[in-house]
Amino acid sequence: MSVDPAKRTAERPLQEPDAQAEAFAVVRQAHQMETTEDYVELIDDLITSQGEARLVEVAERLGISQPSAGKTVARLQREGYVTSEPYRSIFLTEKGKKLADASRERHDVVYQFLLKIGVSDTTAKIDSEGLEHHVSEETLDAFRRIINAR
Amino acid sequence: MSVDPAKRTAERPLQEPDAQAEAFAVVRQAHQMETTEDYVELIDDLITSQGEARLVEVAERLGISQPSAGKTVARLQREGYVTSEPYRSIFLTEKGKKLADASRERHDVVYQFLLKIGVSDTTAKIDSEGLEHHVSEETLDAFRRIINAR
DNA sequence: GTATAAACTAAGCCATGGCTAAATTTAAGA
DNA sequence: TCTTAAATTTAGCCATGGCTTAGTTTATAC
Repeated sequence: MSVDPAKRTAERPLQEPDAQAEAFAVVRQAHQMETTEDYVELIDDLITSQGEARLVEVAERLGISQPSAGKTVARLQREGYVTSEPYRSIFLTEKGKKLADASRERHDVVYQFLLKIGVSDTTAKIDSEGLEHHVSEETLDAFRRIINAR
Repeated sequence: MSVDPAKRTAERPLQEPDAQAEAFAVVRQAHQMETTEDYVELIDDLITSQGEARLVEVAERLGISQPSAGKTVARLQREGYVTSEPYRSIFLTEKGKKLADASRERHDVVYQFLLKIGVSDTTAKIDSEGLEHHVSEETLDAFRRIINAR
């Protein structure tokens, strides 16, 4: 599968600069949404399964400090994804709920896909967390086809 | 494929907090390496195909300003991935070359895999750029199996 | 050989998202 | 009720990686 370094130039010529720049721009943009998606997805999961989303739990599950989580939640509030009053739990806005649902859908497809192609459950959980933000609709469709196959 | 929201709780219970935190930690760590990998991979490609890697070209292909690219190249130098003297072109150290080769290998596998499952070339190029940093060895092996199948 | 353009560096701005330490508020228990 | 513990916020630190504007160096072309 590996590409012979000596043949690399011929087999994998440089892309057009703009096309390449565009690909990196897409990644950077996805990047900006990653944190937002992870938070709303997690907050939604917490509300569903525990009745409410407390900052302390969000922080614990993200594996970061409470102040760090709080800072990002403040940004999410500024941007209209969540609401919360001081010292109270966190709620999703319509916008936040929509994003959470879409993210979870994507996350689930990636997770199921990984399982389908023989990846272990543990790895599927870890990898899907990272991959979900970088999968286009077209690729997602390809994943769905494979999940549904046979 | 989509999961009925009403059944979500039962079908997709919360993970253990530590396991979930660990997955996010993996993503954050991958994140830290992303920029580094993109740069060394690009620098290696430029050296191979054009004889040298100039900052102006790196910046253009990443779609960012020259000073921004310069700042990151300075970090890469600090961390031992590249060398370069003022106003001169950029070279990879052993460490940088190794990382570039590994990154390209991974990148290629993801790209070939996407093509194999029916994703268009354009999308495969874009998505592989984002996905390559979040694919574990185990998943990569699954991808390789599929590329080699039939 | 010198003028000019291109490449690069320097300085300083910004937002994000980590952190710790300390203050505040809320909730719980005695 | 009152004390205390837990949750949250505030303040301030740091690195990364974007940006612009302005200065410096190098290379080109005349």
